[in-house]
Amino acid sequence: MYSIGQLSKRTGVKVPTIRYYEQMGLLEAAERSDGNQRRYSKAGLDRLAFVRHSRELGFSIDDIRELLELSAHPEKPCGNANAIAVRHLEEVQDRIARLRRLEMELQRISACDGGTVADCKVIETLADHELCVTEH
Amino acid sequence: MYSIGQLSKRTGVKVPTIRYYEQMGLLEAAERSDGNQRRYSKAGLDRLAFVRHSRELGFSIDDIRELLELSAHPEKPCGNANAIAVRHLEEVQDRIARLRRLEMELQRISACDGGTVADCKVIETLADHELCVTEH
DNA sequence: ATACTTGCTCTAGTCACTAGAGGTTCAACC
DNA sequence: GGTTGAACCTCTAGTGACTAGAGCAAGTAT
Repeated sequence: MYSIGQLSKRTGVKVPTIRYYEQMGLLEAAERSDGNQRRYSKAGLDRLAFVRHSRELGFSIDDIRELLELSAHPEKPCGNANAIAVRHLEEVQDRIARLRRLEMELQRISACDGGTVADCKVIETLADHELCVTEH
Repeated sequence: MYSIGQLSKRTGVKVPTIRYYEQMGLLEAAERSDGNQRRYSKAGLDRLAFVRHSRELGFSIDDIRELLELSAHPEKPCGNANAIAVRHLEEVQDRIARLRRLEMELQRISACDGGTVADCKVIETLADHELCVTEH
């Protein structure tokens, strides 16, 4: 049996975040001690690790709820889990593409020679979208 | 003179967002018509364009406040503007790097063969961080 | 018994908006 | 000049995924 603090140390998830996950329905309501403190079993630890890992991979709370539901039914077809992952992958690829265009633009405009604001490329470019080389 | 709706159409910034920017101090409080509606000059339009463009490039509201302050003083050295841009560029590059690792992982785990959850790579990988090939 | 840490609930704050309620003003047409 | 209907106003609350703080209770070590 772990206290919430021990669970936090073992998973690297902060204590208030664990309580938040419980509130969001990602973790089952934990058993309680006589003094009303949360007590977790190994199963609780595993579940939190699953949630944490999913969050690290950028899945939303709603996605994780669904993935947890699926993982509780190993006999079902896994099409949904895959669909969630693929959809998320596409979002990630999209974000990367946009960030790379942004990176180019920032790289270009921050090559400033240290003069005054009057001839600063950063300010100038922000004021006039036409100066951009990529569309965004 | 533009109404808030005309400003919105010209800049592509939604009406409530314009009011929000004013509240955040990015836009000066606009002049008002007899009936208390906002009226904008060309200067207001330019300023909103600057804000919009900065947001598109991912600068925070606080960053933009500072950039606007700088752009109002063209005689000052532009070191700060450049520092803001460079810092932001680094953040962007960092986000790209993390997303790319994430992309690799998602690509790997979503190559699932359509069986049951029991042998689904997505679920399996989420449950066990050890199965990951990149650190995150 | 006494500290001291850890835990509890509840509320509110973060960021950059977005949505909605409930009411007012503007512009155009007849 | 009157009437419609779109656009405007303010204010409050919601989003996602937490984070911070208040004020108190429980657990633990000495």
